[in-house]
Amino acid sequence: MKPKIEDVAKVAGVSPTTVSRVLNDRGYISGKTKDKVYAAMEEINYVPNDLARSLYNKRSYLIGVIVPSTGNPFFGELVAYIESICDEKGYKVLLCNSLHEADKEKKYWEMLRRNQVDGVIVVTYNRGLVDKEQQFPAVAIDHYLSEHIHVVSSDNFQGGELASRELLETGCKKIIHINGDANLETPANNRQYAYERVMKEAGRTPETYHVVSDAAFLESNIGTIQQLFEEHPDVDGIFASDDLLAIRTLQYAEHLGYKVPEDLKIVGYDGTSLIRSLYPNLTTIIQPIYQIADDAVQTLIQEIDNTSDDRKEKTFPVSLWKGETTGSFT
Amino acid sequence: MKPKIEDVAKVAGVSPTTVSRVLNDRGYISGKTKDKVYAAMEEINYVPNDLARSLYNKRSYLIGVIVPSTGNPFFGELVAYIESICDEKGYKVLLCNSLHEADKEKKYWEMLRRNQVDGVIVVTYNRGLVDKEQQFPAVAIDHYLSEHIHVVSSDNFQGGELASRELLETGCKKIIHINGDANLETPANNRQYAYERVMKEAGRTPETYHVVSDAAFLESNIGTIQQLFEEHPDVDGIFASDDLLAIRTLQYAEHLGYKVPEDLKIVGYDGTSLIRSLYPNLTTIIQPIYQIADDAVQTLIQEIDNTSDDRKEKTFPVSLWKGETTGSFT
DNA sequence: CTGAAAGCGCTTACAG
DNA sequence: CTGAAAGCGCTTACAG
Repeated sequence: MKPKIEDVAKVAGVSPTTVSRVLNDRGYISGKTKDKVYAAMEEINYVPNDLARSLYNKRSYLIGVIVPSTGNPFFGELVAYIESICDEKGYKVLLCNSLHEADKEKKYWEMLRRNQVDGVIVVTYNRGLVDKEQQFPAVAIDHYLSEHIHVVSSDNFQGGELASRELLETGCKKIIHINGDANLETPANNRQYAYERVMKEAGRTPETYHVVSDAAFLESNIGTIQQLFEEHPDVDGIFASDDLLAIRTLQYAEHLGYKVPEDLKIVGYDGTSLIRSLYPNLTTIIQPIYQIADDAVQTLIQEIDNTSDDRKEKTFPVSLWKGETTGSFT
Repeated sequence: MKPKIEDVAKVAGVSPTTVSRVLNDRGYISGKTKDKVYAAMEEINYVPNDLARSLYNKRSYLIGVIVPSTGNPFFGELVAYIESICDEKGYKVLLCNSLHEADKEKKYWEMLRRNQVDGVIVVTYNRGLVDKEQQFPAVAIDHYLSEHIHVVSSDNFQGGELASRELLETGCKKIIHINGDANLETPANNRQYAYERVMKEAGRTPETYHVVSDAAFLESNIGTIQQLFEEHPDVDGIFASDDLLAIRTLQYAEHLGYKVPEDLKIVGYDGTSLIRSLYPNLTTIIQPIYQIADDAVQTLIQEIDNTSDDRKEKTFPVSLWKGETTGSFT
């Protein structure tokens, strides 16, 4: 049997109340008693039961984190940061990989409620999850969920602009955009709007191809990329809405015989540490993942500590990582 | 206030006992009563409190997962699989990123105990964590932890052999091995032993360089790689103990003017979906990540359901992914 | 088929 | 400075 507070009390020759007080450093306790209690805890290898504590305190220090999949490097890094920051602040993370399935998200949401999490950080592209009254504090990353849920994101519009302008400025004549699943309401939508706007302002005709990805965004339909090159062999600039897509496009283009950046320039999106380390040549838009994670956790904890009514919305600027895929090889 | 079982009981006009019975589908209850109870739960938007349940049942359906960092694609994928499989089986995952720090691991281990997890799946390269009596069911991935803890891994020795032989068979004269941190007791050690054995059997002199990595294995000291090429400009085969290392080596080699695979052949290790998708050209050893995850979860749950005394040790075979970095360009 | 009571391990007013 | 008692939300023998 796991030792409980009562066992410690017996060994230390005090009451359970006193043990609890020592544990929580609450009220006045003589140094001697404290020592006795600590010794007793040590002796029987006692560890408090957080379930029982949480039950009484109505505070679990548990935070639910819902992402599509940690298998995708963007979410893998995001979750690693979120967890580390939570740990620093005394919170624990209950991890949920939704795989973009709306019903999984729904089930996870309820699971988190049952487990009395203090709050939730969620990356979801399915609306309408948060029906009814707001259940508990939540922060959405990169997506508007409801009028009660805070959102923290990086500036997707700015990112789209930066990427599009980079291609314009490096002399591309025919710039095409590749985006993810058109049915998903992702932050990438704003990247597309920005692209369209920049194109129009420059007197160009925007054109976007949509690629269907799997849940982890790991594989993506190469068919669409093929189609792009068949329909527009004269393309000389591509803005892909994420780095994996950009790299796949790059590979396919080289396979077709295009030289990058001479014949074709490419800009990706996300700029995770991993991709920057593996493909330092790829020009991309860097999202400040750590800042997003940090702000999401901070905002959530603030909300947990004192529920306020005003929804917060924070947006962090992105930056351009200039690699050789848009470099002018002279 | 969150509704509790008592509130449901009042609305339904029955006792809390009955509500609990309906909830757990236990004992005989008339259809009518059931309906009334369900209706009441629906009406007040009731969700059971799993903390209270777990407290009573001494079963939390919580599993702790400790990995270095989900930011590393290998662990990101592993964790994604583990979590999905756990979810399927009704378990929830408490995520811990140890960042390879022994004292963080220790703290996490205690945190998991406090939270009454039913078991733990751990990837750690620090020994001596599991002192005292075994606290609860645990499965270690890729590493022997104690005589009570199951271990599941892929065949690292076989992987090292496959990689080394591949280089031998593709005609390399001078084959060097790059491994991770020499101070960490990782599964990569066995890859190195296999390399050394194969080299000796072929009458070669094995030579291994050690690279110091950061916690997430994302960055690694390029200095060591530089040194390798300075000391052995005639190297024509490199076996790197993970893919990220392999890719960095590849990049550095190309930067130095080596042509891969003509002048230099490279084999990596891990073969995550991500890397295979991003660098399909890289010859690598594929670890069966899904199988490892699946077996780890299964073994753990089995252990939770009926603690047995015999430690299980399972090893899955790896396979060679033949890319162009060892291809013979003719 | 259904209810009252005790208990899971902890904490916190309330006394002393 | 310390203890006895009630309660967090649930479940399960035990009665009926």
